[in-house]
Amino acid sequence: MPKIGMEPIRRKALTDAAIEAIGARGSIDVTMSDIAGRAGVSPALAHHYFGSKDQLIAASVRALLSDLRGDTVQALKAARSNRGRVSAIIAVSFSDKQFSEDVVAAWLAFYVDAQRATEIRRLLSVYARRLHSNLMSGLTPLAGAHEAERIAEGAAAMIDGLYIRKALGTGPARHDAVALVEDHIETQLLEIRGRTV
Amino acid sequence: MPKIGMEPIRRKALTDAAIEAIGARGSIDVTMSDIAGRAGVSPALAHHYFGSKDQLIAASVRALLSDLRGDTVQALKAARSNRGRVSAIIAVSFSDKQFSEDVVAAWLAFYVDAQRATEIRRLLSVYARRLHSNLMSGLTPLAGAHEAERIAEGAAAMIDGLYIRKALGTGPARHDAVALVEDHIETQLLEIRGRTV
DNA sequence: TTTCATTGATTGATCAGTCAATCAAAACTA
DNA sequence: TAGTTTTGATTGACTGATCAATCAATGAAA
Repeated sequence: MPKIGMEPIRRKALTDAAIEAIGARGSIDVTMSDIAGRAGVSPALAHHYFGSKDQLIAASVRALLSDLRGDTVQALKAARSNRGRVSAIIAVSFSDKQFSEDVVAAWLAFYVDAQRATEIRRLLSVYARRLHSNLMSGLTPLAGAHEAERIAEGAAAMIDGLYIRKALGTGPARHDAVALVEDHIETQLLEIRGRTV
Repeated sequence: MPKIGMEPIRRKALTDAAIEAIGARGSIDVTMSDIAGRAGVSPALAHHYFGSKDQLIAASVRALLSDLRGDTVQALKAARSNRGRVSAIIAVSFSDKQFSEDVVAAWLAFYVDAQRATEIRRLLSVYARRLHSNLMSGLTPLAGAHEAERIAEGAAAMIDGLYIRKALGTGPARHDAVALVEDHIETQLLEIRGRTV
């Protein structure tokens, strides 16, 4: 077994296991032992590679963000218009992968952990800024910078709120969640066009 | 000191202290010792009155809910129209008391704890249903049951999302938060009226 | 003297983190 | 090639700290 080059494999297995464990329990209150067990290694090895539980968790948040970023880049590439770009971002946020029970629960747990761990807070505010800027790039040409700001802010809040509700088990199904955000944006754009015509 | 009738006083002091402690740390990961200390009593007394940490936390959630309900009832009493009732609910959600740093952080912490503790989950879904029904009672006469449902769902999600963002430190100020939700509702109502005329 | 309020001291369990030891592949040497 | 050394991977066993929960004891009003 002790072959060379295990490090990247174990690191990935451990961050995956951490997201899985945190998602399943719905809080960062999981033991290193639980995480390591899911990854098929001993707790000592998790410490060996990550140094501390905090660092393992930070790495897991980075993995989640990186995955979301990848999906978003992919979706934006396929979009053919400004309006399409906005819809693409929404679609990714509520895709089967990103809007799954476990991933949503993990996000919520990380939000709470951000109150305590500055590195997590920093990472999550990167996500918030990126979501905002992605929405703005599609909305600004359609509504002007000022109105776009307002619409993006409302849409982003609505997306976060739908995530919370998903985690709690209340809240609409995936399909209806997309419809709510799309409808918010569409109605806002309609109103602006109506006002200027 | 050992006078009779201390129980209700201590219970309130302890639930208040729990909300304060949880709000300050931003998670239910606070010790009984910390809570009891803030309430000016020993940890043993907290156990004496509540039996367990879980029960103290559940009582604290009930206190928070009860406070919010009181404010809402009060605000609804003063409202003079359906539209006014909707605005009253929003105003309460973002009042200085309910939208304070600590209270918002406590809410978020309780949401996460709901994943683990069924009683907390039950209490929070009571809140979600009450918010929904309050919004519906104002919106249904204005937009019909079907459209009101959609608007209320979007508004509720947006409110929750703005709470998360408040907790994370990103997100708009209190005044802008109100404006976003009001604008969402107003624009939706406008669009419906425009459609039917 | 009964009853309620209160706490110090203690227990038992849980966990993050450490460390020395083991093992086997890989690299080196003659 | 065969033997030797180095190096990375891995873990069992342990430690120290933290904390919820318990309980017997104290004290003072009723």
